[in-house]
Amino acid sequence: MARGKIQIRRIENSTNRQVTYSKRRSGLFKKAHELTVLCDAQVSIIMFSCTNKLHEYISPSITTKQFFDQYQRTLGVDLWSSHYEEMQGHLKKLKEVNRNLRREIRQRLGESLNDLNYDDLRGLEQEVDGSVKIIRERKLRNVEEIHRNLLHEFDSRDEDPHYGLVDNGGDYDSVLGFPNGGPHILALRLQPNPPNPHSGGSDLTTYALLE
Amino acid sequence: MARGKIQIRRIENSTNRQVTYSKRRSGLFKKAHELTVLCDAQVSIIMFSCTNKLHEYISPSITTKQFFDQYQRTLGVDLWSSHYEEMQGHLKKLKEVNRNLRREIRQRLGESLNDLNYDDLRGLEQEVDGSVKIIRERKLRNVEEIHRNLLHEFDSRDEDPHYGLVDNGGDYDSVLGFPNGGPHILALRLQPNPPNPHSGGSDLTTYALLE
DNA sequence: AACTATTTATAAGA
DNA sequence: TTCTTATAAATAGTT
Repeated sequence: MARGKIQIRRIENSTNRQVTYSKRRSGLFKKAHELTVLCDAQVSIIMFSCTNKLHEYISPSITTKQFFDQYQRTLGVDLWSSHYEEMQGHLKKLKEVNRNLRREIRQRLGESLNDLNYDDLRGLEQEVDGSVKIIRERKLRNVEEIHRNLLHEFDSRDEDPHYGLVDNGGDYDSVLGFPNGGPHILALRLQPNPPNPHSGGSDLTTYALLE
Repeated sequence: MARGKIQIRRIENSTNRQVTYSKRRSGLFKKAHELTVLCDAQVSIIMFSCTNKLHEYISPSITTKQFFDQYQRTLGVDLWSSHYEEMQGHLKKLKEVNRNLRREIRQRLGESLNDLNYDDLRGLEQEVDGSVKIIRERKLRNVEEIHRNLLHEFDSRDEDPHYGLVDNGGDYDSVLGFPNGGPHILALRLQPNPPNPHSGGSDLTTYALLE
């Protein structure tokens, strides 16, 4: 548009293209700003160069987010609904799974058995019966181990008169005691994984929140 | 810029403003298109007039959604993060909770007991022991009920020679049989709630997918 | 919407 | 990159 007319087609020389991009970009943004002021309009320009560099103009007194929101509101569409819906579906599935898992636990606790027929009850009984045997056996192995450790400790502390069995009696009790809120939160209490650092609450609060 | 210079300030006469908006808008879009072609760039212009009319230019071969996605990717931000972060956190919590629930179930089955100390094992044993008693008692009541029902059925079908005990022998067996995949999916099999219609898979696939 | 006198944008060169 | 400048293009005010 000066020193000779040009055809509107891709500039093959990459340096020229870059220069023209830069010049015309600033011209475009200047025009956009004049339009904003003269006509009291709101303009958003986003552009990517052929090398994927991003440049943006947006009228003052509005953010890009507000702009997009208004765009979607005006168009009556939600460009991100598919993304959003996917997440909601995922969430719904997880809640369902969560509900089922809790139901299973309740049934293993002997609650909510009304929905089970004879087969289910018989299978459940067999399973829980098997479980109790495994757990009992493990408990016994565990208590044997504790005793072994205590004997070992006793042997080694024989050499140090400051540590006697009497001093550690309290600790021993607390090891064998049944400290807190009971078996219902067993797995949760025992869960070694730390909770999501982004989330404030414990799993127990999450239980309540997500029901 | 012609027939006299103008100041870049809001045009007070609304007709003039409207005319200028229209003229300059087409000028802007023309420039944007030239830039697109000359420099092989991608340009998106969205504008709202002072009467909130929407006008848009976008380079061919790209959609507005793609444009926004690329914009966000390039900027490394998610303008909708506030929207999504909440859901993401929610999803993460639910997964965590589900993991814990499944762990609890495994422990009630006598698996994954290594993380439990003596107290935990003792509590778990007591609980599962209690559960098995409840379930056994319920099973017995259930079988009594089945017998009562059968007797009742037998009595009523006495009047209809087409239905005899022998005809229903198979059914009776299947009622008492232990049909399918076993107790591990007990609660899931029994869950009366239909799965999310948006999701193709069953809870079992969901289990796998979400683990 | 068309016209046109001017202003503005800018292509090519430095 | 930035400046220069001849020229093309855009457009304000008018019709």
